[in-house]
Amino acid sequence: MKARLTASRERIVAAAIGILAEHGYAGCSVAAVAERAGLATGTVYRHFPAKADLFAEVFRAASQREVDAVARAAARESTAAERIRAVVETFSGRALQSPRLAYALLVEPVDPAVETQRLVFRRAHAALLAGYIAGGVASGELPPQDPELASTAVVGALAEALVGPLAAGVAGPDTIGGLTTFIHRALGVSP
Amino acid sequence: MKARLTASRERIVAAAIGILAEHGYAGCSVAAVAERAGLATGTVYRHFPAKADLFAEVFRAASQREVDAVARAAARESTAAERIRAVVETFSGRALQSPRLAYALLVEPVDPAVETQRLVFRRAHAALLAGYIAGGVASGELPPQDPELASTAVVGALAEALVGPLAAGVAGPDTIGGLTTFIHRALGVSP
DNA sequence: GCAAGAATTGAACCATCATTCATTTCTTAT
DNA sequence: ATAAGAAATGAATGATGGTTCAATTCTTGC
Repeated sequence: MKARLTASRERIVAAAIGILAEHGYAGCSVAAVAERAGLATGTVYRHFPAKADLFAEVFRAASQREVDAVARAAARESTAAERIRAVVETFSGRALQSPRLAYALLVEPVDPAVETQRLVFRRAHAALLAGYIAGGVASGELPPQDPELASTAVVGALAEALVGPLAAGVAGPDTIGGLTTFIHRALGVSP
Repeated sequence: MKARLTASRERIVAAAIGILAEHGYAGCSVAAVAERAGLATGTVYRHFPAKADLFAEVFRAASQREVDAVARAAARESTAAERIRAVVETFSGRALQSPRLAYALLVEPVDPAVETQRLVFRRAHAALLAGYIAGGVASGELPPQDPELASTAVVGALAEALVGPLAAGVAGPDTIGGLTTFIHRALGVSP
């Protein structure tokens, strides 16, 4: 049955995301993914030509979910400053909620083929932000600046501040507030 | 001879840094390192108990060199704003000079044991910056803020803006100037 | 019911490297 | 000069984990 096939494929992707969120990429052997999906190892290869292709899709799917959540939150706001705040808070809140997944999506070592997808993830967030920044610059709400560079730097700052601590220290109580101030200032939001 | 031994050890580390700067961590098989050092594979294990130990030292050495360069540049300045500018410019200039090495030190996938050293590298930079920021806050040159959080975010912003482009776009002509402005504003340096 | 064909299984295969170690080569003290 | 010991060699070993495939189980149309 056609539906059965699609269901299997989706179970595989879901299983991979689950393991990613619990044990990180390191725990994602094909055997582990298959077992969690309730399938045999070989079956994975009926749906994906190689592990890299599976994880390209896994990263794509998980990333899309994150970017969508951020975009949805930002869409509710009307000024550039508010949209940027929404981006920072949503991104940070979700990262702190699922730190293992955030770590996997943002910085955990993966093989080079998958690395490409990660780039896409970071760039998708940056592109979203770049749009808001460009809008703010155009309306005069923000000072002139290169929205590409600024948005890239913001994504880097968020990733480092939120995920770096996973291995080293810990996120403090006002991490999100501090980051919001930092980024508002960096982009020239007037106080 | 004692000197001969030390020389070998240093040649191994130097060879590893060389390959790191040319082909990244992926090219750093023990065999490749040994060949470049003009030694047999097995000899590496007379100097280091395991590959992870070798690369812990490699990362430590390469990182120290970077942090020292940044610290030296900052030490020449006297205000917090100038020191921060020196940090950003030195860090960025060096990263753009040796992009492959910067990528390896900052973000390239490495095995978990080595990952720890990378953390140390990023934290060493952050700690340096945190000191300057704290000084600026104490003297009233900068507004009150958490120097730890701010310095971590700055390192993340720099890394992302400088090394992300390695795989995606390219650093533009005024990347360093733009980053300096971004970070000065973020930390509240008065214009 | 029952073939024909698709889907699934999971044990075997293979490639990649880190690691080891029996052998050889070099140092040095007598 | 030479023997004892240290250092270096590099082919063999072993572990990991992605990938394959012959055998088996399930679906479906007649």
